[in-house]
Formats: sequence, C-alpha cells, structure tokens
Amino acid sequence: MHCGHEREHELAAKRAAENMPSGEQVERVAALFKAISEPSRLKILFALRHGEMCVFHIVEAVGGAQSAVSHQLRLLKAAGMVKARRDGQNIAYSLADEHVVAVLELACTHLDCKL
Amino acid sequence: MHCGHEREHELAAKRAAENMPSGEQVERVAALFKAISEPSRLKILFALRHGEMCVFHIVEAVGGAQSAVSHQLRLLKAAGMVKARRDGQNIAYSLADEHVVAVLELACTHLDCKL
DNA sequence: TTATTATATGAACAAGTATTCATATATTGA
DNA sequence: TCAATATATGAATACTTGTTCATATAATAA
Repeated sequence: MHCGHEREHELAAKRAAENMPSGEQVERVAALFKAISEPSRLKILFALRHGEMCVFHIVEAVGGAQSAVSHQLRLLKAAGMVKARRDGQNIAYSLADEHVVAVLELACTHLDCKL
Repeated sequence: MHCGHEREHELAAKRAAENMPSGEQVERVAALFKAISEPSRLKILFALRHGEMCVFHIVEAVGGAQSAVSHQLRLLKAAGMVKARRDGQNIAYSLADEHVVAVLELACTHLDCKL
C-alpha cells in the first residue's frame, strides 16, 4: 500500500486518468499559455489593452527592437491572442477577444496585484 | 507621420507606456503562465482537479517517470500553483486555490473546448 | 519607376528548460 | 539500528526558444 489515503487518492487518480484531456488538447492549452509566458509578449498584450496600435507604436510602448517585436507579434497571432488588420502602409494589432484581458486579470488577482 | 491613425494609436501608446506594469510585475505574471505552459505540468494540474493526490498517484494519473513528475511538482509549487502537505511517508499535492481551476477553464473556453 | 517607410522573416547564436540517471533525504516498520 | 518505501534533487544532455542581423515584402510618395 503506497499511501494512507489509498481510497481517496486512488479514486481521484482513477477519475483523473479517465477525464484527462487528449494529448492534443493539452498541447493546445499549453501553447496558449506559452504564448503569454514571456515578458516581452506580455508587455505587448498589456499595451494593447489600451487600444489598437500599429507596430511602430507598439515598439514605442514596449521598447525593444522592431524585429523582435514583429517576431513576438507573429507568435501572439499564431496563438490567437491578437488579431491584425492592414491599414495602408501599417498593420494595426489588437487583442483577439475579451478572454485575453480576462486571463491577464485573473493572473493578477492570483498574484494579488492590481493591473 | 508613421501611420494614418496617428492620433488614436499615439494616444493608446502613451497610455500603454504610462500604465505598463513594472518589469518585476510583468516577470511575475510571465513566471505564472510559464509554470502552466508545459504539457506535462498541465496534465498534473488537470489531474489534481479531481482531488488531492500523493506523488505515486499523480505519476499513475499522468504517466512518465517519478523523477520527472517530482521536478515538475517542484516548479508548480514554486509558482504557487499547487501546495504540498506531508502525510506520513507520502506527500500529498493539491491545487493552490480556485484561481488555478478558473484560469484553466478560461483557457478552454477561449479554445472552445470543454474541460 | 524609384525611393522611402512599415513590417515581416530566415538564419545563426545564445540562453533557458525538460528529461534522465544516479543518488540523497525522510519516514515507517521490523 | 537496519531495510524498505516515497519523494526530492544535482548534474548532464538534448531540446526549445528569444534575440539579433541582414534582408525581403508591401504600400506609398515622388
């Protein structure tokens, strides 16, 4: 017997194994969080809370090289966190939907810090 | 003039720069998401939704080597996602608080998949 | 068309991270 | 105390990822 809580833990383990999301689903969730787990990308999201911006202004708001910001925007877009819209010479980025803000706020609540 | 939406974007950029969280705060949020951005760690969290479990049963629920699971548990604990409680020979892990489940559910909603 | 501006992208390198293996610590039972 | 079991941890390796540099694409202005 591996532990004193044989019954409850084993039951939980059984339920957990049965209800474990598929590998593909787990990876999709992981990819989503990975997209928002890097400081430079997070800064971009924090910035976009204040409204749509083109790359030039994002660079201005978050600092760093244009190339780096562009790469990060590509990843954020691939992860479905931001959407892009061409506007003449510029490309305007904005948050994909309200979930993005919600998850950021939830994280800040968890950390007990105000956004 | 870098873009046709000079006024709005510049205003947004200004507000964004002014309200940008400190580097330390951004890194704390990033660290939190990083903790839950790896499939193996996510599986552990998904498993623990079904109740407290000792390491043995977590290994049973998520698969993989005991050593690997133990390392992941250490990271999850350091990130404040799970808490540990010694119980005799075993150590029982459980989710740190309700925010953990909330953020997982929010992610699944965003991805339009049921948990 | 050519020059200029805005943005994207490929390749290379550096930094970070997950896993494995071997071993250490801690608790319990004999 | 000694053996057995549960869990943790250090080191090494392999893999992933962020940034930079140079360059490419796309739109506009001249």
